[in-house]
Amino acid sequence: MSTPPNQPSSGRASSDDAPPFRYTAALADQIETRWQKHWDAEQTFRQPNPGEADFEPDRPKFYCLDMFPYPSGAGLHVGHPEGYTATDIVSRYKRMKGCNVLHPMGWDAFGLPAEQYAIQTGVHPATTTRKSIDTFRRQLKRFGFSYDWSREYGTIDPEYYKWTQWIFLRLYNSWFDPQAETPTYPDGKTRRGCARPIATLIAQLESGDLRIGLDGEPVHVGAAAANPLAAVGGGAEMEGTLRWHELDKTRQRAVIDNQRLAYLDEMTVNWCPALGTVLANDEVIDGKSERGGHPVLRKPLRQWQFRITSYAQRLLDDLALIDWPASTRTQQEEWIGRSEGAEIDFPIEHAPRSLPVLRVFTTRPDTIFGATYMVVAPEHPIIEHALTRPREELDREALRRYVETSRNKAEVDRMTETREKTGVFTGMYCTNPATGKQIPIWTADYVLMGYGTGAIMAVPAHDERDWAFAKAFNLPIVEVIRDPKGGSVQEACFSGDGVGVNSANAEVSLNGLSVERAKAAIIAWLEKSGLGVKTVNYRLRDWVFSRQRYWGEPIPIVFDEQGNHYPVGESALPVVLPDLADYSPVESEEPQPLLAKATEWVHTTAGAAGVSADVLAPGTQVRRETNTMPGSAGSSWYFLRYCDAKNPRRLISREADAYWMGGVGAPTLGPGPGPSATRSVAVPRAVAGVDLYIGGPEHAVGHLLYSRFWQKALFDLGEVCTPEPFNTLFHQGMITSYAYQRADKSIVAMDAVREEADGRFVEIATGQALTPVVTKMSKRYKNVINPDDIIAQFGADTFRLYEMYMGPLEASKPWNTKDTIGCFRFLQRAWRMTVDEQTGDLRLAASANADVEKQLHRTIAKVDADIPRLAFNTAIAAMIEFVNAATGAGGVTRGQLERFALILSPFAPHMAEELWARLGHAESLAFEPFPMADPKMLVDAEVEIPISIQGKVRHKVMVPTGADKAAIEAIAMGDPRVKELIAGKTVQKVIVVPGKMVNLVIG
RNA sequence: GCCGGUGUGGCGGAACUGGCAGACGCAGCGGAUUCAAAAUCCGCCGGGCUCAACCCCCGUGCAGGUUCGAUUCCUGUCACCGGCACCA
Repeated sequence: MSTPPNQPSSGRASSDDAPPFRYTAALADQIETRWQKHWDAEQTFRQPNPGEADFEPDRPKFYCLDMFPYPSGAGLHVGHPEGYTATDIVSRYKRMKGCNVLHPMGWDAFGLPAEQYAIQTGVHPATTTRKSIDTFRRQLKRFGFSYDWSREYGTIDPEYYKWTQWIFLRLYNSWFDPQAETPTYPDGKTRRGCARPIATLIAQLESGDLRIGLDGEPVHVGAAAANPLAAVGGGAEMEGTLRWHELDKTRQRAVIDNQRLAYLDEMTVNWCPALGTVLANDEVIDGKSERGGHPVLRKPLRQWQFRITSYAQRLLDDLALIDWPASTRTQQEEWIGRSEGAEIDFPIEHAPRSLPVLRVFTTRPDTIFGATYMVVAPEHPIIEHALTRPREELDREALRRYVETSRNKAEVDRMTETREKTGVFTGMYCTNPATGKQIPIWTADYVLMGYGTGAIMAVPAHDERDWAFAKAFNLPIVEVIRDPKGGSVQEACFSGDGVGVNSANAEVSLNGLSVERAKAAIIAWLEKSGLGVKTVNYRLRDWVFSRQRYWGEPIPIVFDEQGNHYPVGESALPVVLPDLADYSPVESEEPQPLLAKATEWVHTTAGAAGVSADVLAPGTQVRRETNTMPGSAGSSWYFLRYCDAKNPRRLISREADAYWMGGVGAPTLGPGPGPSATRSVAVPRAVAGVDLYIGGPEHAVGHLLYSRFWQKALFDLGEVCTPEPFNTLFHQGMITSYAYQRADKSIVAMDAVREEADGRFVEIATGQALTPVVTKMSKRYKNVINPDDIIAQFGADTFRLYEMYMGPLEASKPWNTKDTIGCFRFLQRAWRMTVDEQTGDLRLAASANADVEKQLHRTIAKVDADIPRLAFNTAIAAMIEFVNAATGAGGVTRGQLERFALILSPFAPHMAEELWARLGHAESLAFEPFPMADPKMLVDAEVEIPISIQGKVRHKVMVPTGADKAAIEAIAMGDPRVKELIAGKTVQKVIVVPGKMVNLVIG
């Protein structure tokens, strides 16, 4: 049993000569810290798991999650508590509604800033990170958030990243079988295309169900006949394929490694030898590092990647199952970038044996008769061939130079340059299979190796980019789609819908067909002739997972002397990140991960590294993988670990997963039309997962896509029970701030600004007039608000109320400290209404005022309706109105204060607990039932409705509640003022909306 | 350029499915209380007309449209914010 906290000692809490029990910042601080200690000591918000003694199985579950923070040295900013307060309100509300609430917090703690700090100072990143975590934890506790701190962990804890590494190994040991069925989704159906253990791939290859295609990909024996391209260049049906036993060990290994969901492949990176680090594209400016201006080289690097592209279709389809903001869904759809079209082979003249055809992807196969040249990316393999087989008409030097520069600037600078088309002729030709004509092959950097096949058929008449290119290099433009408006393709390209012209050969004609019908016709012909197939292409690329950093999870892989890779055995996990003597980067022409400095750790034996003896003899000399995982590794599954944070045997127990992540039918956020279109409308609950996930919209693709991918892979492999991690997602808006500009646009710090009586802003030092502008909070604009300062000034309850009262949760809103006083005054008035400021005793009305009682019911109903739709600003406004009205009417009774304290508690929990305790309750109110509004108290006997004439309000009348149309019309038409207004006019029509309004249409 | 979002008093915002525009808060103005101030309490607070009130007129970025009726729906347009970057 808990005891109510001590009464404040008289006088100490008051400032100046204020009464001793006035709700001042000092008293707020005293109340708040006392309750925070109480909650900590009593473990009020510890949520037991199924199987624990005090678990209550009859309650429904609610998993309410924040995006966990990266603990930076700077501490919390005011943006963090916005989303955290919102989830805290919902969590507290759901507890009062009888739910078991999982509301956890932890730390996304691997990352670059700590590493860079270590490079500068030599302090171990763990030291700085642990210190930042302590600061964050202390700050978060000061807000009174009802987290279950017993589940706290950081992604840097070896007990946590052990499982991050374990997931890596699970994906490493799996492949994506396009033929396999998934486990059953919560909707009772399965999906085709599923991750399976790599052993199933080997088994199918050994049995002969799968053979190896020309490109090294496994081919289904049944599928090969249906895929004409599989046989291209090889003659008859299965002749291009090989049986498993026809391959030597090395080739077998290559085939397998090439199918793993985690695989090694070469990627071009921006390596800066001087900084000894790989740079992101936006850290490179004009081929120089943003930091220091050192030269940057583009180097191929073997990096681990995840085969997220295998999941493209399911990631797209399953968006329909989840309750997410439409804008986020759209962003993911566009990121995945599905497009339908065809792959078509253009035979190459004087082709090398290894490359008989130039394969292109196009979304407009219907324009093939207008393809007058080809363009390949500068990285395309055919370039090598073109360079080694010089032809007289080829300017080899120009080609070599062009390819060199394009490769080096790739992506980084392409976008900063003008869109002028550049390119070079390769000296090679191929045949347009539709026209039979010979057409030239060019290379240009507007074709990207990473999309489609890295080659296009150029149809200048009907594609903007091809048109501009053709104009620049004087290539022929042939119209094959007639513009209904009659424009000429020589003047401008036409990419709209029209009918086919000039599009026929001996076997097929597209003339006269619409674009849609022409596509179908040409694809049918291509497939019949073995020249092409209908395909779907995705923009999504695989997820590069290697970082050449120190402060990340080690990748649990070793290499033998031949460079083959082997997994560390699960029993040897975690592979603990070794300490380094110094963190300065390795200056080198060749990319060197920082971890390579831990030489003793790197060079070991298979046995010592924990590689299973079945895989590699224990005495074998091996070299550990020295790349580490990216920051997004730990955050891609952290929501699972909260469910069972200390489990040493599994990443999450089956029971905890089934309860917190499964549990279809558990209450999610209630229905209820939101005030804005971005607010999710309740959809039928199609998948389980987190019931409410709140975080910033900047994670719309990265984190939220990677998490979905891992969840699906783990689901396919039977490790977790649901295919989508987050059922309901919500993005809070950014909290901006005012910055003050001088006439010359320079910025004046916030505290050097004075507001004049007339509302103008001036610089205190000079009296110069300033213009306020709303911007992101940043040091640069000198407008950062520190939450600690606000709490010191008003207390955490006021801070929480103010951030929720500023406006809709999803909107970006400017912080205005002077507005916080309004929320502070509200709490002060509520306190003064019920607590004697001199004695601290409760001061309650003996009997209930009927109007106050009625308004209390309405306030309860409003708050009860607004919390589930996350409309906290209007809920708070209703509570303010209640306190104002009750104060004016002589206060509230004990029963009324109890209910008011309960509805206030999700928003301002400290004051609510304090009032509750003063009412004589020994237990926290956190698990009290949320008060119920009596529906009878929500309606009046009479309502006032407006009477408008021609749509303009002219008068108002009282009508009985529930009166029907005829009765209302009679009251309206009988009203003397209405008679006066319509005197001498004919009423043509009377529109009555019962309970709402009357409109008279007069002639 | 493309995609997404937002435009309502001096400021933050409210208005649920088309039905009284401006709830609530800040700032401001007036009054009560006070020796005075702070705090508190009460009242006013979009613009025009008016000594004032009533009445009336205008008003949700701008221009049109649909409707008995539009902040809400449609078309066009402007401004600001965020994201993407030649995706065949």
